[in-house]
Amino acid sequence: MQRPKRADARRNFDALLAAARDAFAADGRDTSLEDVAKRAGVGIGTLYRNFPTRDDLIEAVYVGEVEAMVEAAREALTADAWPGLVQWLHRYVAYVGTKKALIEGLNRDPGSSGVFLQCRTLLYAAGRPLLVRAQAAEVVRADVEIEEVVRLVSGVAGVAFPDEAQRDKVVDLAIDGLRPR
Amino acid sequence: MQRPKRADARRNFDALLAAARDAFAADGRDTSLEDVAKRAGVGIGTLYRNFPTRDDLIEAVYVGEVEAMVEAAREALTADAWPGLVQWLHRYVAYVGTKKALIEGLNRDPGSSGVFLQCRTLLYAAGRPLLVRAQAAEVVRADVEIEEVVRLVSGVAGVAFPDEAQRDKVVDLAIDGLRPR
DNA sequence: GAACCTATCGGAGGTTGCCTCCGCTTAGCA
DNA sequence: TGCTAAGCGGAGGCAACCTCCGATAGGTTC
Repeated sequence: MQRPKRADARRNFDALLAAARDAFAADGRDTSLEDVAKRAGVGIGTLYRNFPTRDDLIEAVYVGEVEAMVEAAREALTADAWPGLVQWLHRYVAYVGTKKALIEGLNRDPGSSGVFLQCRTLLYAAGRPLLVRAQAAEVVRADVEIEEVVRLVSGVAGVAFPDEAQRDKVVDLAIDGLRPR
Repeated sequence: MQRPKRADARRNFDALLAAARDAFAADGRDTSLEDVAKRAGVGIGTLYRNFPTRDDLIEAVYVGEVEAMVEAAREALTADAWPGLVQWLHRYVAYVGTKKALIEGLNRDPGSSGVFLQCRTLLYAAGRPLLVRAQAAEVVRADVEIEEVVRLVSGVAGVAFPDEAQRDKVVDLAIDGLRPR
């Protein structure tokens, strides 16, 4: 994209993003896209021009939120190695667990699909220093990769729990498997 | 249902179940029901008469499969406590990981929904003896419930992995968290 | 500030899937 | 062989998906 977007184009893009954020939060991933366009006050054609697939829209909505996780990882680096990692993983599950559309997207496809690739890449890059540091401190087994750790907790994040306490307990169980023997 | 079904009714019911089994395995829970009916060689009306909702059909398809897990649990009781539990959980993940529609159904709703309740109940009942035995042998921490264990591995089962080896490794990580410290 | 050009809009419309309803078919029985 | 109701199955109304292209209007140039 060389020249800047036209004013109306940018306006519509932003309106669509905002409308989609509301809609996904309210109805989950299966929201009607026609409805999103209507909420945004644009035609359905405009929606599809900006976001050719449903996943493109979901990704656009949540990329910003993933960046919050990246920021959280930076913060967690100020804590000690083990608590820092644990804190970040818990925060990840809590945060992403409320964004059904996002977690469903992340858990889908083996990864080569490209659509959620950016989200995954950002997450891995953010979490890796936390993991490496914990491994250097020998509080996490040396033979795990960040991809595996994120998949582990992503799985748990994708499950519906009766309440938060139960979810946290299961996350703790999962994380416990990371410690060295 | 007092009197037995008519012969054509039973035939169609079975054909629908078989067709649905294939379709769900191939496309997950979003398969077209019209397509299922076509594969089964019956009208769409017949499908809806037998299975008023999509979840009714999914449940009917998989209740039999869940029973296979119950049987597997009985077998696993003949092995030693820890390997028996590990073996069953791995088998669960491998088995259920190929039934996308089932795992999506099990991971959805907090459980009160009633549709997949029977599946969950059967699974918990089957796995509990394995867990209790392992706890008695002090190879699994005493403070976990079977519901938590199944949720933990169900989560992992719901994630898409590039290959089986990676999935198994993550399952092992998860299971490792169950051991006492 | 008018006129032009093209990026962008937006909805009509073809397609597909959902689910219901009801006239037709046929299994089971005497 | 004929009766009857259990069961069939697809037509049809509706909703969402996605594409396509004539209409519109932002930005630029003089």
